[in-house]
Amino acid sequence: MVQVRRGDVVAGGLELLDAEGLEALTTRKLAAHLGLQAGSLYWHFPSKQALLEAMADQIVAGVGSPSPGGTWDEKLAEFAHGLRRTLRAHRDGGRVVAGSYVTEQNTVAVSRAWVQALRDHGLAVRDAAWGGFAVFSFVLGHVIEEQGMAELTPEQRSAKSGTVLPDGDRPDEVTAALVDAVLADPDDRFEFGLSLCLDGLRQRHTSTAARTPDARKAD
Amino acid sequence: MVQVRRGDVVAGGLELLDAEGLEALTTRKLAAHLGLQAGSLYWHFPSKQALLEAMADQIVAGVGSPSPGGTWDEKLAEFAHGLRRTLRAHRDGGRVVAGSYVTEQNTVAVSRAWVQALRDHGLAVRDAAWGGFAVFSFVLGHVIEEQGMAELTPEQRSAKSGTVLPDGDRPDEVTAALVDAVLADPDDRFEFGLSLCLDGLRQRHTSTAARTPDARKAD
DNA sequence: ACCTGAACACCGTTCAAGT
DNA sequence: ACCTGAACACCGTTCAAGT
Repeated sequence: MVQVRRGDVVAGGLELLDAEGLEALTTRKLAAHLGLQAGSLYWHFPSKQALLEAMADQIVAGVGSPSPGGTWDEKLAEFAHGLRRTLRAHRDGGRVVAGSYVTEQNTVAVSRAWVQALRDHGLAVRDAAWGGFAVFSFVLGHVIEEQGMAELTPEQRSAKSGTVLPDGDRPDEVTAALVDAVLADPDDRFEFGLSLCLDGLRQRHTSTAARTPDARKAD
Repeated sequence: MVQVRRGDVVAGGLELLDAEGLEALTTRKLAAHLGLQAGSLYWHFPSKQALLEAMADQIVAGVGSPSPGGTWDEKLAEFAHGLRRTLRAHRDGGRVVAGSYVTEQNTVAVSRAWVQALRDHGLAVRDAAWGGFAVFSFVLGHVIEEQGMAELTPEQRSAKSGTVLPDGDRPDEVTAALVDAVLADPDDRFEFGLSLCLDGLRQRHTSTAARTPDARKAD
């Protein structure tokens, strides 16, 4: 009936992902969802993997563009929050992006835009690229853990947190800290980790600036 | 012939993983590899997912135990390097661990041992647990990216790095920095990111100690 | 340019039955 | 306790043929 285009397949894939999760995302179900026969997707994509990469690229595009004002560390925090938001906006979003080494259009554009913004707001361009990469890794790893935990059923959740507790009723200090960290608000844990990266980069930036005081006007 | 035990299935799964990769890791191939019929694995594990979780737990166990001496920041660096080593020791190791929220025996034991070590070497126990979690997230995300890139075929690799380069022959500063970061030695990128986390935590530790100078003898 | 229809070589999982 | 044998309901992918 209505013809389907590449972008429709990607959008349909994300719908199916959100509705049923990554394991249930099947080329056949997606085809049916789009009103097509099983093999028809292979006119649009050479493989399921290619489809997943396009979906990952679409997810990453959801990071958005850097806002105009502010300092470089505000930009980097904004990037981290935007990436976390868009990964969490789709069921198994972390694993989808983790499953495909994305160097497609949107991902490249997003990378360039944010590194550019970091540089324009005073960070050395090398620290911008490497720091951005480090923050990307942290956010990806963090969201994967968050979503992995969130998808446990309540029974599994309680069974597993039971694993952490020792036999005695009075847990030792380390165990208590572990339980606290696992059960804490993911937002708080995320902010903690992100602030480590930001503080580390701020320290580096300061010491670099101290060693070569006129680096910024020497470009 | 020879009977197979749970541990043999996990070990065989890791062999097959290393030999053929995650996509080719099939319950049927694994059964054949162990000299069994297709359905026999389901006596040992309730599902393929449970098998993958046991494999992930086995991989995480490869982190090993903290060495005796040193400072807390040396311990945390040691943990990060150990985790990266063991994830990289198996093909798709990052994605296997990412794919299962592991709270099995080994993973819990490893967590406890390292948080204990961090605490024993002077880090506040809460910072030990939360900082360990942050470093875990960073390492996992980083290794996933590393392995994703490493598994591209040479043709894909060159095709993709071409995507980064603009049409003109003279790339701008930001593009050059991006290409540099992507093509850099993964060890260097890892150390950069890890040092951000460590510096951030050191800074936090110092400022905490400054505010409450006798926190360490008050335990 | 985009899709159907039918086929191929697989999957994960279950379960009665065997030893 | 551990495994076989056979089945069930699916998969991803290909490709001649249609429009």
